[in-house]
Amino acid sequence: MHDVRAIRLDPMAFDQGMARRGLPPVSEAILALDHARREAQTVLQEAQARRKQVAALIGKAKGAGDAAAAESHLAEAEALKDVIAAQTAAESDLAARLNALLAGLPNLPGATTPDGAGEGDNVEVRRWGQLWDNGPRRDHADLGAALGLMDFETAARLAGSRFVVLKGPLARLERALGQFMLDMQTTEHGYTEVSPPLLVRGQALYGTGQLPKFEEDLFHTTDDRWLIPTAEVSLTNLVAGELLDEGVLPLRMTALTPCFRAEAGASGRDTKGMIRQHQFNKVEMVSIVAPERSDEELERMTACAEAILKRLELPFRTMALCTGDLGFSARKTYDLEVWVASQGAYREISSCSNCGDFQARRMEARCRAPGEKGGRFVHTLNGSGLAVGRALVAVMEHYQDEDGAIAIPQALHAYLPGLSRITPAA
RNA sequence: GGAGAGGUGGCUGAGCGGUUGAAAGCACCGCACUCGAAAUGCGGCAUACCCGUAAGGGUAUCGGGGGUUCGAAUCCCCCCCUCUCCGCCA
Repeated sequence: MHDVRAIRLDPMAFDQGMARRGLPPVSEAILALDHARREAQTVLQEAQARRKQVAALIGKAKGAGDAAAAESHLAEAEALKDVIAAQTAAESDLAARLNALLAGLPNLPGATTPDGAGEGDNVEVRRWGQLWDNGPRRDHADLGAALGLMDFETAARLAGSRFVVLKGPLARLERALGQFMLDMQTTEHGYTEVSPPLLVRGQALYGTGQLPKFEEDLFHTTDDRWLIPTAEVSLTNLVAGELLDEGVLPLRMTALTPCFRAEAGASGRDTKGMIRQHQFNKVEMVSIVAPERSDEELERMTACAEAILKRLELPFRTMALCTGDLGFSARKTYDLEVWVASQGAYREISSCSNCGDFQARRMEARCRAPGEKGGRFVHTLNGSGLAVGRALVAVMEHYQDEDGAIAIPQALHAYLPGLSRITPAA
């Protein structure tokens, strides 16, 4: 959510920010609504002030037992009633329209976010790891099917397309990956483990920015709840409506949860394999920080995600998303892209974003230093650390051998006692 | 799911149709006392928005939304949440 006063103060800067995202200027429409709303509010408030005075006079007169005096004010009070009703309706209509307009606008890109039109303009920040170059690599779906441990057909019978059934050691490997990531974030990176709700109210999704604009990407339940598309929603909304003592910041939280995405509009993309599913597991990191700390926190968080890939010895590159590829709530984002051998391409496995005060405004999440008056909106960050399903894909493809067996990364040995390779016989 | 009790400022907690944005306590800030601290005393201390260059003025907010009334924290309706008991259940 944007601060109207900031837009009022510098509409050009706002339009320029939107333009960097490839969006048309809107400040004029916003300010017109804002102006009309304030005018309506002023008129309303004057009427309310008068009503208050008159009501007090009536109360005073009645208290004094002067029925005639009370009666003399009633006519004006009656008249004010209609004025106030009409003016309230006008004001709230304008406020609702202004709010709807603002709620649908994405965050302004940060100063250090590179400009660009789309994915192709993202900027590589760094690259890590050696790409193997010893012949063609089979993709994880073929490997999994050959092992008899990854079954898309049965999953489709149960649930439809974009679901998978993992079995035996492969299911165990997936579980180990999640555990490993979660343990690293909690024991090495200082994140507090949280086990949050997977179903949330619309309010929570509004807070993080998925609603109202991206309803079609979400699963909605019959009792008007929503399946979380990421634990970012649950974790970030933990501080919704809170006034936090600045001493408790930064709050760093992590969770391993299933994520549910309708993937509307993605038909035809990544239809094979586990890259794009309706349900997948992910370890999420969320940081709640004081406003002046969010830039450094983004670097830190990104490093926490990178550390997982390094430990798994999976080659990756870190991309700074350009303005055209930036998510709705983010002002700056780093994507981690892991090497997917079968595709000969880097694919997103983590996305770490600084949302500034954008989500905090929607959630009403503030902080304040002891003795300070009022409060400031906190800054919120979220990042995957990492997407477990895609990590499984990367491990399978990276650690396969010519016989179709999968070696277990060193980092996971402690989590998989007795399992050093997944072989077709297994 | 059924029955009941509640949701008031950063926290605890009074108020239960009129001058109550809201008693009191705690916390916090300032001042006094003190070598200093504690204790004590005095004072201050909600948020959002609107008008105003400012000083200042105004409006709204007592879980959320409607309603009754000249006037609602107080009355009515709907919703959300918490607690107690019963039922059901991994």
